[in-house]
Amino acid sequence: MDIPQELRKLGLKATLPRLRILQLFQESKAKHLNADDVYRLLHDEGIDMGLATVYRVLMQFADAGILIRRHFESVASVFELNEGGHHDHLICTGCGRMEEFLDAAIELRQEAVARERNFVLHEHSLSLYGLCGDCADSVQPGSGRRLRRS
Amino acid sequence: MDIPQELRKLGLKATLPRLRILQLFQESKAKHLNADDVYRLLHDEGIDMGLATVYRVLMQFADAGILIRRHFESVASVFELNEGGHHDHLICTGCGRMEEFLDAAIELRQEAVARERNFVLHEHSLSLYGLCGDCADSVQPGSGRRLRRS
DNA sequence: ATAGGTGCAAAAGGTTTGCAATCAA
DNA sequence: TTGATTGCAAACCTTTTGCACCTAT
Repeated sequence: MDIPQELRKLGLKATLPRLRILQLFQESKAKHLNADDVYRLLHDEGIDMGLATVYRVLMQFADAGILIRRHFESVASVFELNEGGHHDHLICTGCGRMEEFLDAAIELRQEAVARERNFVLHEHSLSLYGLCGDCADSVQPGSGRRLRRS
Repeated sequence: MDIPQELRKLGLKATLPRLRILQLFQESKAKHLNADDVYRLLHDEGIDMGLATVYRVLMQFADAGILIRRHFESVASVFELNEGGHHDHLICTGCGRMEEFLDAAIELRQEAVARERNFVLHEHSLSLYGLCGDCADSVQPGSGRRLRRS
């Protein structure tokens, strides 16, 4: 089905800001964008939309399940397209690279932990931080010294 | 050893704000406090210290390893005493109650996931969100309805 | 036509910083 | 004494909100 119609089904009018933001997430190389990224990228395309609108649309999309809002260590929250499958993140603190993963054993143990403590689990957030192969290699070899965090 | 001396060993002068904040974390019932909590609790004790100082001290303590800074879903970051053992959190979205847990299997799998992707792991953050027994019980029984998040 | 959406500017949290005054060592 | 630390106020950054104008349906 076409996008405008899908938006309407969610009770959202198919306005230009909404269509452009959705398109950005669908086409952008970076899967994770914060409000300012979106604002800036659209401006670079010559689309002049207010930051407040970006925030409003991102929230509406997150509420509607089109986007997922994530809270990593950074101050600003980032959004990514909700493509259905749940996943967690592995983040390189050197270059910012982000990989997704899903580990069945971890998912099962999370359920078990919650059950043992009599909790009904609704969601979870798991982020692993470290250095990717490339960044680990750029550490001064031989010395114990470590590159400062970038 | 006494606290003032330990602070000095870390290169921090044993000032009143520092001593009071440390004492607060050691004696407070709530293990997780944000900057504003600390500021408010100390003011309630009649200690009149600036919010900026609270922030500075919390950061210094976190850098020194005395405190751990956590980023949960809420906007403000919270701090807890670093008592050595790593642990993750199980948080009730109904009443805010927080339980700590450590699951060996999860820890191992995290290492494995990182290894498979050629990452050197430095840290991770795992938070489980759900309803604790008490809050789950307060859901309208019989109906499928769920209590709104408080 | 009109309910919903937008831009702008202002406000609202949370956090950081510059600076002169103060304090621990 | 002297460099570290503090309080205050102002600045910053991210996010939210009020309001008059605009637009998709």
